[in-house]
Amino acid sequence: MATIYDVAKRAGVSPKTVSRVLNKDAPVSEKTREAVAEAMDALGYVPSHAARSMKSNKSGLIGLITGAISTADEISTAAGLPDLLIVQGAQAVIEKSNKTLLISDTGGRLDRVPDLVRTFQEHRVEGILYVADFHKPLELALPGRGTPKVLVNCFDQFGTPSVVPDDEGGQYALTKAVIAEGHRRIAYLTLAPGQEATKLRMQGFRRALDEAGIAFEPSFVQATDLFGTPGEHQLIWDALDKFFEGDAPPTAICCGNDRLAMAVYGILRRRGISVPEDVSVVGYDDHRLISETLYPALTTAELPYSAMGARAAQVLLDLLSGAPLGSENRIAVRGQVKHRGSLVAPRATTTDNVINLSGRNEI
Amino acid sequence: MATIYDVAKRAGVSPKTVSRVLNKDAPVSEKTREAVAEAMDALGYVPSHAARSMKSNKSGLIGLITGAISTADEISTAAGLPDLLIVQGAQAVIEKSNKTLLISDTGGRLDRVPDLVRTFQEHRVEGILYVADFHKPLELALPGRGTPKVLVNCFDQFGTPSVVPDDEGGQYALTKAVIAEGHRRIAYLTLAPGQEATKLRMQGFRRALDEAGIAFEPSFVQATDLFGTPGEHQLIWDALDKFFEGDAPPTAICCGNDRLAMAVYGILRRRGISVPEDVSVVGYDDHRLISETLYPALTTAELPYSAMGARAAQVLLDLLSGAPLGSENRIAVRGQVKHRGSLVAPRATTTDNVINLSGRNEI
DNA sequence: CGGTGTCATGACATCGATGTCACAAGCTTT
DNA sequence: AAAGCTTGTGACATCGATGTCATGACACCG
Repeated sequence: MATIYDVAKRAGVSPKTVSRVLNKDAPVSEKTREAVAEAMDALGYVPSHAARSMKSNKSGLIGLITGAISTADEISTAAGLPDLLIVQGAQAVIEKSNKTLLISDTGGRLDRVPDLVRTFQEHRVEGILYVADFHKPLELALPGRGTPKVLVNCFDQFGTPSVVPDDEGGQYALTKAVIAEGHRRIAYLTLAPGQEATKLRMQGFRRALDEAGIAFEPSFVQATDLFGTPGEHQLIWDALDKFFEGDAPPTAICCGNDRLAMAVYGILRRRGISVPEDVSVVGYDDHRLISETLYPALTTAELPYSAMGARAAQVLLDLLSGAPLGSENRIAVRGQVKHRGSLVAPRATTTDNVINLSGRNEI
Repeated sequence: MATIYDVAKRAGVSPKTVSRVLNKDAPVSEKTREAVAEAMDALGYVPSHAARSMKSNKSGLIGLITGAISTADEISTAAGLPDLLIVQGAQAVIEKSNKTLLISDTGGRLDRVPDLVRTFQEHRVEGILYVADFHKPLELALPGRGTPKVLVNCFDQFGTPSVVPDDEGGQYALTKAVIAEGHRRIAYLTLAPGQEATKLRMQGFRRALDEAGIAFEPSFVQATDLFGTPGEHQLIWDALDKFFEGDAPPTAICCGNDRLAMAVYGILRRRGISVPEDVSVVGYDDHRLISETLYPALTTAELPYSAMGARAAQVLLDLLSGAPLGSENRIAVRGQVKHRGSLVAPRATTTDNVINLSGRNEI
């Protein structure tokens, strides 16, 4: 690969002058500039980032650690694949700031993080973004002292700045939308109880019920999930059984995520219960591949991954440019409620109808 | 950040000796080694990749260009999001070879490719992988002469080595599986006719029919797709109408991809047609988020993205290590048929039953 | 017309690592 | 015991770019 010396020789000038043409940091006569440009062109010269960053001691690199790429085909986590959108959001912002994103993947193994950080340090990254696959506390202290870091979709106990989804607010707004359609008996198929999102969303769910003066009905809450194992649908059958065994079954079902809602669609129909005529279904995530493709299209709360990635990148860039860290070191990003065909007003709320509905359950 | 000189000073040796400890390329006495190790540790020393690669003229970097990240939430392309799996497959192989992957995203704009390649060249990447979002001819000549390249999920006219899915073979195998269940009237809901995959898969579809002695029925082929627009489901309704308007409707429907199959599930059920009792449905892609979550789970042909990524990375690494390019410069990777609940034997194939089925269509 | 400032340019050192060469000390070989 | 090896180490140049400083050629000022 041609160097600045080759270019200088061909243009009949000193290397320093070539550097000046490249960086426009000192006046160069028009004639010289052209000669240099011609030489660069002819030689296909591209400046070496390595040499530059060695001299300037600035790499222009931002490291991003994720498990998203390697786990993209797994169906084990709450949110599933779309945490890649975080990467996308970050990518867009980083790129606009003329830095380059170095993406590393943990391959699902947390113990590889130190290695990845070390590689980043070899490249002298200016900052690190750590992206978790779903909202959770981070189990390890990130190595790499001195390098600014921002956590995305997770948080730690050391006050590292972090950007997370506003799960409480999202579920609150979604539940409010369900209530606004006239529903009073609302079931909730939650994800694993231990998860951060599950806790927060339950709070949002209950806040919306409280505000509407609806009593919380414990039997209308069941925890389940899909684990990618054969027979997994059975768990959802069982959970739905619980909802529909009483006299007054729910007229709407909130699902812990869109995938769960997708499975619920199929199972409800198999039981002879129509969506949305007999029961409204809403999801969570706005995994558009699912929410927009399902028939009827799914009402859901957006998990604002892309916005979170962008926000985190911006926070990191601000840190790098020396801005002081705001007092709030955990930023919750709010997503929108996407109202689609799966949520409609409940049928006339007469007792007759209710009995009718629960009767169908026998299939 | 500490340098090799700082370490040398602290350990009371020369920088070169520190280098020897780092690279183990010459004997160093045990005592010295320990002193150096202690110094490196105390100073938190990490060697500078920039300085190293400047001297060695080897960057250890592989560039990968994709639109996958930025288009991950779009629902416009045939295969949709899973081309990220290509990135994953490549990542795994690259990493194992101790190189680092530099991932750049086009943001969906092909005209940004030259810029990305230039950035790669500044970093002196040793090779470039170009990943397309679905199987197609590549519309541009990649810049970056002299840098080895491998195309994934696409191909060009210049003989650039490329790795693509075996669409013909995949659809052939899938259709054969459908036939093996006893189906003879098989409809095919294809994607856009112009696409590479559509052409190849139709060939595979017809080959399977031919081998089984089943006459090709043109009215059983309809082209459609989901475009992420409101009302998009109507197109599928219309296509299905065509299939079910005759006396002898299909007992199985092949869909151009899993998303289409997902929509078809909902629409068939709305029309009172059960999957798989009344009609079997198969997809394409094995987009597991869909295929495993749908109820019943979807039979489909795997689009072996991860394997393609891995294969492409391997080809590139081979090229880099000087291996001659095999005579075959377009490698087709075959995916498996995933047999799941949505494909079962057709009902008794009496004429009665057939009429019965088509009758349901009036709903 | 000498002094001062601007323009355009080049020589040289430098960033952090490593390759080359040199060399001293301790060992083997014959 | 002299010659030859091996081991362990350091001085110095080098990779490609850029920062610092110096310099020659003009132009402008009073």
